[in-house]
Amino acid sequence: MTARTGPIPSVWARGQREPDQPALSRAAIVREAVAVLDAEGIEALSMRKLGARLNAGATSLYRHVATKDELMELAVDEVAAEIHVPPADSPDWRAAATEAAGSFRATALRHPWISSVLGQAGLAYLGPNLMSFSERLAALFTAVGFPEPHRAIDTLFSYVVGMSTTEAAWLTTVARSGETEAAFVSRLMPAAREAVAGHDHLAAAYATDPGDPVAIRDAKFAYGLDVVLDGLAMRLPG
Amino acid sequence: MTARTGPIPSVWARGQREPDQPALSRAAIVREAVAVLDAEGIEALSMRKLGARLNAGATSLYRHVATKDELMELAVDEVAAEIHVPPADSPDWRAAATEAAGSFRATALRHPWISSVLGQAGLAYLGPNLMSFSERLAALFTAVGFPEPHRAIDTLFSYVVGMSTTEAAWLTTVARSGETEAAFVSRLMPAAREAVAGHDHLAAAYATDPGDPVAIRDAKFAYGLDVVLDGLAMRLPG
DNA sequence: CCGACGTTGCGAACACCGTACGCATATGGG
DNA sequence: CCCATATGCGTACGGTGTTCGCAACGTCGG
Repeated sequence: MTARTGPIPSVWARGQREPDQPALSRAAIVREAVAVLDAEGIEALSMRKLGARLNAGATSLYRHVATKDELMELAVDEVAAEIHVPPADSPDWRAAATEAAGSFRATALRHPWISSVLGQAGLAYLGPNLMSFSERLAALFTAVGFPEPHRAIDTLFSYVVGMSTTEAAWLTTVARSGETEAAFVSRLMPAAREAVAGHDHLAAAYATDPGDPVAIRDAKFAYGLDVVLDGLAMRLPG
Repeated sequence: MTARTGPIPSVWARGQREPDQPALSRAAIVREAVAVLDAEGIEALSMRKLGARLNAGATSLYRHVATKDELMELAVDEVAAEIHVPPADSPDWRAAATEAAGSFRATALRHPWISSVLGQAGLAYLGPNLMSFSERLAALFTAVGFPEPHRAIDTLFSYVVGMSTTEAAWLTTVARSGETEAAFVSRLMPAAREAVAGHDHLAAAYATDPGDPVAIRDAKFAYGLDVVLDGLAMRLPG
């Protein structure tokens, strides 16, 4: 009948809820989930921990979210709102495409856990933010004059997704080590050198000093992006 | 989480001895793990089930494999052996690159679980098969005459990885439904149409009858691959 | 004002999971 | 033959996602 451990629930203490700590809602749950994912990574997100963060029991979340997978889908769509796509009437289409691609990459690197989710679910999600992202892209590439705009979009964003998820996964590994990227790289070098031994072309690439990892990644992404845009430009009529 | 000092230990550095044919060996474990992953997907692979399949207890596997993550790394390298890269002296470099890209994609679609692993770990793995895959690519693109061969490789395979992992994730979702791809698509259509409502450019793309899904995916991959190769061709001297 | 009802929170429980530990057994070298 | 080492594995610990049934609550018809 009465609880045996913990404070005895009192009628007087039970009355009101904090107004600034709002009731459990789907939006609040998704927001907090994204916060946990960003701060501690995908393997740290459990329903129990998320419930505790919201001053709620673990199973209470299931009143607002059907399953953890659904929650992840909602989290992805939440983050998709951050991706910026220039308007369709942008004067310079290459600059516009570069902006959209860069915005996608920046979002992926800000929330590296999406690479895990994308690997498991692909782009089959139908959330409103992802849809409007796709719509803006379609509008842009159609206005540019591509005869098959969705083909061009798929090509461009396959590259962007491939590069971004690889980078995000790498950054996740680095983050898990608790070190800076440069420190982690130098600690990984012995194993890498051994693995590369006997492979002449790879060894050559590993011979030169790498330099600032962030600048290298930025340059690598920009290079590939230019390659893809060059290839796409050839498909433009005129 | 915990930062450590000293070189990062690599799975590949640790020795393994190879007696005649014991029931339990690292090779046998990895082979069986790949079989389970192919047949039942990544979420169906547990150490207990894998042990049972090998007529062994779950914890016996830990005599040959340090952790499940390490086992996944070994599994990835195992299937990496299937990827074919033409020799460096191939006469037609575009055909050679197309062959390598297609072989990667085919391997990814044969083992769709790798997209999940790639999303979590990226390409930081240093297994011998992955290394020799990279080495062959480097040899090919160097022989072709690319001034920055690893840049070209990174660009091409970012596209290939992005497209392949998206496809693999999609096929995983389809497989989980137990239906054919066409049946699953048609069952998904109502939700897709609703999500697309109000987005004119997307709705237009959804209006036409899709046709055979396999042929569509093949054509999409080939289109993007040609785009990337066109962009790369512009970087070739001469 | 009050009672019925749909909604929400939640504690307990279930069936798993990865894996650390310690003990039993098998094997091979001196 | 004996001992050292390698290998198998039963048990257990601390987690996981999720189901279920019950209690408390807000709302609204009467």
